[in-house]
Amino acid sequence: MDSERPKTVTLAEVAGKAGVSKMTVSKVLREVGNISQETRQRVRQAAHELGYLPNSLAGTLSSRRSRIVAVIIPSISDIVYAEVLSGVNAILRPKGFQTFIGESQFDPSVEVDLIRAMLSFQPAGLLLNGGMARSADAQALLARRNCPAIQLWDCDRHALDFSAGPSHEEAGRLVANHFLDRGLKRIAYVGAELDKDLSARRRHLALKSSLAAAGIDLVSMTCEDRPRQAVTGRFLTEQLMRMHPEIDGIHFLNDAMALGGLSYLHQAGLPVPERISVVGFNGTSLANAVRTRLTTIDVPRTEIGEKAAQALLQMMEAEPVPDFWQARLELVQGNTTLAI
Amino acid sequence: MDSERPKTVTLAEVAGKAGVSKMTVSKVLREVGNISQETRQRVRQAAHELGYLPNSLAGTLSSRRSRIVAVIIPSISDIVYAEVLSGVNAILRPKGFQTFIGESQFDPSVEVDLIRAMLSFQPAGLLLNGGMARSADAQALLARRNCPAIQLWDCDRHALDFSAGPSHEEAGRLVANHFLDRGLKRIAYVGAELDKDLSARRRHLALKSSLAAAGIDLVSMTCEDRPRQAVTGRFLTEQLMRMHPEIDGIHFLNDAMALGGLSYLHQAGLPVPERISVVGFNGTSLANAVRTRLTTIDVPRTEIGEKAAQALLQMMEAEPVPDFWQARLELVQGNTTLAI
DNA sequence: TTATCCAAGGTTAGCGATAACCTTAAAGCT
DNA sequence: AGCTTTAAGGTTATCGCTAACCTTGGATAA
Repeated sequence: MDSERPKTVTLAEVAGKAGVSKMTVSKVLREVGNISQETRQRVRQAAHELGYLPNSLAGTLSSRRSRIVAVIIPSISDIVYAEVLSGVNAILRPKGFQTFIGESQFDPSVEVDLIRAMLSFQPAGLLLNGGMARSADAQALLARRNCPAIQLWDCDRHALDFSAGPSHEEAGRLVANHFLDRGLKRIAYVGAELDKDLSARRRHLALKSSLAAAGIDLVSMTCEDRPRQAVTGRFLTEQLMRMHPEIDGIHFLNDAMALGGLSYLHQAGLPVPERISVVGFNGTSLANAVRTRLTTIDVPRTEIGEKAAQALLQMMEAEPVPDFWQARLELVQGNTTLAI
Repeated sequence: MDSERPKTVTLAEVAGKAGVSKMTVSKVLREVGNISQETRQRVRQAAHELGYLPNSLAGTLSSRRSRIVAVIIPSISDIVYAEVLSGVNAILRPKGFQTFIGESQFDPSVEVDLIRAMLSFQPAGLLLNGGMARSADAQALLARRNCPAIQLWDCDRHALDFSAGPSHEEAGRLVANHFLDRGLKRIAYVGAELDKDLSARRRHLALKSSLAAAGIDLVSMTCEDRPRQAVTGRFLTEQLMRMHPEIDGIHFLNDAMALGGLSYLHQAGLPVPERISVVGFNGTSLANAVRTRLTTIDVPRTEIGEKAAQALLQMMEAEPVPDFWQARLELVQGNTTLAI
């Protein structure tokens, strides 16, 4: 590699060129203090000519104020979390904050490492996904943080300074009511990797107990070692319908699994929703679907990120914020045109 | 907001508690230098009891060596770039590097801002997406960097220290050969937002010129103001087939658009591949498809990220690396079962 | 006239760590 | 015994920047 890297230009060099002190340059570039127009001009000119680039590490170290916001999500390539992240970025970037992203892969031990690494960069705020078990080490680290921390994606429990997300318990109840309103009585749940995902588990439990209150026993078909994707949804639905052919309503962990399930039901000649009712979760299928429209619970993913980011900005200004923001959920009725 | 944040614990405090100097603590925690077993033990104990958390900013500033790698991709919520990023993370995280992610949204001016912001954190390396026009400001900034820089996703041009990605020109030729092998002569290209995406443009041009060499004039149906999604693919395919009903082969910008196109062709009663041949790009549809299998060019997205990260590690060790790594592309034949 | 104020900019002392070098006492060598 | 070596740890001087305070000369007020 070209070992001939350019020397880094510091404030002192700009100061030398402009004939002023380092401090003056610092003030001009940050637009604080009283500096005359001519001097500002001269300093800016010098900085530009030298190609000066500030060193944010030094700045943060010195001022003890950073513009880094650390975000830890379970997976970057899961569109759901990626969209929450987009919402966060959309609010923070225009305010000059940089987001620092970590991917925990739903692994609590990776999450601890990430929290430690993130905190060591002195972030101005920390955004964590709510849907995971937090290890004792993680709790201890969080207790020692000196920045606000926000929980994303789950507002059923408030362990941190603020939570933004749906109530997964409400989601479970919404689905239960949907089935009950349609007079269904043989209801099943299909999901995967529930051991990793507390939020999904909460939906499952809420569905189960809401149905139990109506005297209905939920059938659950789940597995822990397959991905939460369409193929798994298809596979589990096939198993489910073999073992329980009487089922007339299925709630899936997410939309991808629901589409897989739909595919099997279609092939098996079980019309949706006439013979069997299907409900997904997330609303991801809505934007991409061309003709198939799945019944699903639409979650405002981008808005969750935005609300979390806004709350963070307020907390950094020491403005009061409520404990949480609860995303409103919407059960969107689908159609059943089954082609792409 | 609990305003009662814990005071941060520094090396000096750990040193005080352990009865040694700051330097000794620093050496123990970094596992360098000659420190006796008993002292190490005492220092570790003190650090643990105080809940010491190193300040990476100070460490980096002082040592002039950072463990931050900056990555700028066009979009976080586009699965293609997200998977490249996952590959990068998979290699770098175990080596103790943190990735710093920026989303340029295909906007060159956002990209410049991001490069500036990233460089101000003194990263150990910079990964940039290759498929965008680089502004003059960005070039100037890059010229002043003092870390290795790698281009992702495109290895047709090598502006930086290393490139990892497919040759988009080869991709275009592959598609052309596929059509020619099948004896097709009325060929079209469907895409969107080509003004933003140099890589897609390269594929388009390569397809066009390969066909021209065979005496075939490519019909292009593109627009700049709609998203590169299924709906747009469907819409443009409908337009295309109205204006050019003779078309018998279509290459789409990506798989999502191709699925949209497939949906229209199916509805219009044009069987694929008998009446008309369709080819997508990326291979994203392969993993998620349950029954529809689109013919597409599969790109090893995760591997691209891994290769880029490995090259970066090598460059940081001052080991020699080649100029680029070219991802092998595979044209995967689909089937046409059209349901989900 | 003299005290006061303010615009414009400079000085000093860190922020929390590490590189590079220095010290010391005990052990080893001839 | 006298010299070298080494293990174990300490000192000093930054890294690049900013907070907090200080200086100065002219304008303004009393």
